[in-house]
Amino acid sequence: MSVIPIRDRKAERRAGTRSEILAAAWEIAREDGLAEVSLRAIGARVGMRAQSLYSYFDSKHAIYDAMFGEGNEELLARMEAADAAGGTPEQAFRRGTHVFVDFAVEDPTRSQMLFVRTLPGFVPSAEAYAPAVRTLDLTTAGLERLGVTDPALVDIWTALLSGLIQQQFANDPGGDRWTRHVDEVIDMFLAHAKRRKSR
Amino acid sequence: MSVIPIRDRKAERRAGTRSEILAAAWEIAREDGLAEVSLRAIGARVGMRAQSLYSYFDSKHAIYDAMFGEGNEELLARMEAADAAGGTPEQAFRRGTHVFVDFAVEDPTRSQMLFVRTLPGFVPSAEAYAPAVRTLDLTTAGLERLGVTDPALVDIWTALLSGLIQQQFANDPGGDRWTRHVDEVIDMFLAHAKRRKSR
DNA sequence: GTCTATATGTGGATAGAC
DNA sequence: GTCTATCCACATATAGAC
Repeated sequence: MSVIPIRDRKAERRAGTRSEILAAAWEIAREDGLAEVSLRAIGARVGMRAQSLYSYFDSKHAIYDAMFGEGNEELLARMEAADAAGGTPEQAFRRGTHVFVDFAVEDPTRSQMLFVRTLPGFVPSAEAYAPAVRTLDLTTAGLERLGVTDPALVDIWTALLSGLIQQQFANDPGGDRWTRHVDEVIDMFLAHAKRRKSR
Repeated sequence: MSVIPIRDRKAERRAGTRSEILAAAWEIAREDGLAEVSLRAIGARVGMRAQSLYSYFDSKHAIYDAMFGEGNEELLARMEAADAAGGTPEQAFRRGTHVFVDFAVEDPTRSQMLFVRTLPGFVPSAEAYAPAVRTLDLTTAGLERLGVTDPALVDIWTALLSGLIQQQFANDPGGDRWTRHVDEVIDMFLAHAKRRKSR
């Protein structure tokens, strides 16, 4: 007859090692690029043989998937916090936009994983993707509160934002040549939406 | 004493084979993805062993570089043709924009190579990059004729365009959910530039 | 849970015969 | 110029001992 322990030390240890493995994977990705993340490299960093990682993850893609999910959850958490901070709809929208851009710019590797998705053969699972859907919902809800409901305008808005971020990464990594125009781009977009409505 | 031939048949043959190799590489890239382009795969397609390709290109990167150069030259040729077609500055600008967007959308693989640049370790040579610089010059010249000279606006414009194209590829490949808004985005941008100038 | 050993596959590149 | 043979490095993944 087994005694049920207050804490499941074994499970805790396991979860801890899983976190370590993911942290190592992020380190490698940031230092050497996403393509350089290999089981060997991860193993070397956590002090294990590559093969032993299979005790924690079913495959390399499972590691990618966990990274993808982690990143999206972090973004969602920040977007929800920004959303809950109050103010006028426009203030909230501007704040949310800045939170998003800051998140994207602060970790190019993470952005590449979440937004560009260049990993050959990797398709995120539905669970890992779920927070991304919620984040987009927050954005469309924010636009709706500003009276922007036309799907065409929502698409244009996502294009504006992703364009700024993409150009920033591609042509001025680490700088702010494009992202410093966020507020001007918001102005431009809102003026357009307003003008369009009054027609 | 050697006779100088009218035509250099040997050089012509060599150039022909080089073209064949590049064509095969493009085919593989379009069918299976840019990452699947390997010397073995190219060799199989042109009826050679992979090793024999070294008689035509110094390395795999040299093949990438030639592809990159080809793509940029094709784009530049189209942009120059659009530029030479006359009309008002605004007509020319709109036409050039459509030519660019069409070019980007018609071959996602080529766009990935030219604009996203996800190939690990590949850095284009200065020669291969030169036409890209000229293309950008054409764009800024077109904006200048419209009275748009502020570098900030030029950057915003490039972000708008790349954002539309990126979203198109990422979320509606093969469709036109984003690119159909090109003219509206041009309107929005030009209105913003005008309003900004009148301040 | 971690190891050694191994299977199996990919890739780029070089040497030398013909 | 093309071939065979070979090297080398790297990858994911499995089997089985401890």
